[in-house]
Amino acid sequence: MSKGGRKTIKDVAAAAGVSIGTASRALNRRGRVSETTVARVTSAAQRLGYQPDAIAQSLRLKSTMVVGMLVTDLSNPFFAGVIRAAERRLQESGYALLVGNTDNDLTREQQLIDLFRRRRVDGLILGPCEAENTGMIGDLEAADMPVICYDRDFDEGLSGLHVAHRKAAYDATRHLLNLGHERIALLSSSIKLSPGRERIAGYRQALEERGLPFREDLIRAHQSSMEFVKSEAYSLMSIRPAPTAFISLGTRMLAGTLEGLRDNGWRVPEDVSVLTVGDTDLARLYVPAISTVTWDLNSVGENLAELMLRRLAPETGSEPRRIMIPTKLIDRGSCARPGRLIGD
Amino acid sequence: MSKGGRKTIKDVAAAAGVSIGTASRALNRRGRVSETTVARVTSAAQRLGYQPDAIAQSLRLKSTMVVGMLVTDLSNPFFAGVIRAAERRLQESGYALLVGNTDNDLTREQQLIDLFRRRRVDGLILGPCEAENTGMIGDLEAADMPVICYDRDFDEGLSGLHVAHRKAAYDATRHLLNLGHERIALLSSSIKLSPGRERIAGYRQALEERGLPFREDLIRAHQSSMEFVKSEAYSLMSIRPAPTAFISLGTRMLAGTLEGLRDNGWRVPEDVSVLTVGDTDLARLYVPAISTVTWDLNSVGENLAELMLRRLAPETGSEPRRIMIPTKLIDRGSCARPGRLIGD
DNA sequence: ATGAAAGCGCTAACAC
DNA sequence: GTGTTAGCGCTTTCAT
Repeated sequence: MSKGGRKTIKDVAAAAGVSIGTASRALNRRGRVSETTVARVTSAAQRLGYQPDAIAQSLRLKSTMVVGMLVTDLSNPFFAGVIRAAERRLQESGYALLVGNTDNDLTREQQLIDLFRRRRVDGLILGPCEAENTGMIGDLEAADMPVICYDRDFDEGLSGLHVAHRKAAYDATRHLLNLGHERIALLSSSIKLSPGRERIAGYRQALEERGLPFREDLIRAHQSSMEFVKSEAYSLMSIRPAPTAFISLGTRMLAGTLEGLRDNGWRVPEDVSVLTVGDTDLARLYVPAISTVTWDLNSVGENLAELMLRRLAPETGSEPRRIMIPTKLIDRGSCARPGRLIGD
Repeated sequence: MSKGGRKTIKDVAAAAGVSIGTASRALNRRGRVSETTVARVTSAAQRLGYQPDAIAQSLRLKSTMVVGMLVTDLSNPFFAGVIRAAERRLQESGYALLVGNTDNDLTREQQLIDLFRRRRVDGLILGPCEAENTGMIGDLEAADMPVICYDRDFDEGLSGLHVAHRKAAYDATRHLLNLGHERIALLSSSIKLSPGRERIAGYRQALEERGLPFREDLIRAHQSSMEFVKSEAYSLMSIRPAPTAFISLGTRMLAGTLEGLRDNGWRVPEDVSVLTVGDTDLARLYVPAISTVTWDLNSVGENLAELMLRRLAPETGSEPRRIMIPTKLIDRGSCARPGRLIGD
């Protein structure tokens, strides 16, 4: 028995009275092995509590059975839910998921990618990041690293998944327009990149279809510090004539918006309508409950895993695939016809 | 250059005109190497974009530089925050964090532990799990696997961390007692194990210090399905004389409790006081904001990482350490003196 | 100071 | 069907 109490295949082979090679074949049921030896080896392994060393296997087989995933912030419930689902699906197929936080920093993202490559992950799922470096993804694929993109731009020839953010924002805006709103404020995280850019586009499209102007001054896009959002909400509230509805894009946005409105004494939905994109506990349980355009986090995670597994098993036929996750509007009563004009 | 475009140390050695062994020593600055060769090798490595293969290193050095962590549910914001902080601290020291979800299932937990062992993680951080198997932890340590426990029972001789759940519940209960409440309902996830058991103990202690009876019928302990919590809240509301205050232990509990109260038309805090253990967006932004006893997730994560790093670096002096994370009460106005008796 | 060689634990190619 | 051997990429003796 080898040092450290850990049994190796050598111990198993010895215990079963066969050679190392035979033991390996028996355990993996590969090649030609007699049923009797399979039985002897298996039982010896069982008895010794043998567990193959995944590191040695990885070195030999050139596959770690680990998939890496990068998100901006693991503690954002939207990512946490997706990761959870992806991990589960991957685990079913024997893969582990290694997660890294980029903190929305391009340098950190690159560091993590290098780290994951050093660790020889079999594939990489890349979530959205503040800045993008499209060339980098091509480089990875060129270096034989399968990449699946998630809410992030990517070239033809690659696989990836997008939530239908454009449609989500479009539907949200239309919902408010249909109620008669004409000045709809928007709070978003970043408008330069997917998914923020998509959302603005949807918002804009809905307005333009009604012949309403797209007003920059009704839009605020920032990092999602809660205090910051609140002050942006204040600033929007001071516009005259005042906006009659607020759309918040993203969890953190909603919290700041609601707090801002509450502190100013604006009631929802009597004084102002509120709609959020992305559902949360807060939206569900606020009084009144906040209407939302949302989507299924589980589905996102499972589909990401599925895309990756497909890339990892070339025989499945690996032409690139793009998945679009649909969104749906849940009406909860935080939106009403525009009421009395505020501060006017 | 070896296959797949990946440079190995062999390529570097060749490019620098030295042997493989020398290249290794130069890159790691270990043993006797001349400064000039160090320079030659380093620049060759740089030029080729060489990255050492972590798998091969692991096999040789018997250390993967990976720490495993098990929690019941990654998408629970409490765990997500802790993981995030732990990951960051570990990464500073060159370790990666591999996370697994147990789904509160003992079997799954054991499977994951086996999986992590096969992958040769250098250490294991074990979060709370519905059922416990204290022997298992001893087995792991006996098999040379460093374990750090988190809100979970563990024997002398091991290191671990606990949030001061008992004190948290004690403080919460005292706060309500001081306001004049005598019938305080409690909604918890599980009362059999840490941390649920600790919390009940704190609640009980506070009551007994006031000479008030500990009433089983005011306590509900269950898995945290939202619908279930709501129905438990209903049941508590129908007791006569009715409870005048509710303590919810855990995030999910609060959501169900608030919904139950709202559906029944009980106003907070006029009709009933509410206090939650563990702060969340929902508690902060509900109207009225919900008072809470909370603690610092960052600190939990960092301390867990610190404990693990200490165990992993024996020279630091590795006598077992126990860390207790303090809690603090944040009063937000969801608690008031008991009002009119409801339904009585 | 450097090169040659052994070996971490495993699988696959090749003999028999 | 089974044993022997090479080798994955790296670090670390041990000679020189």
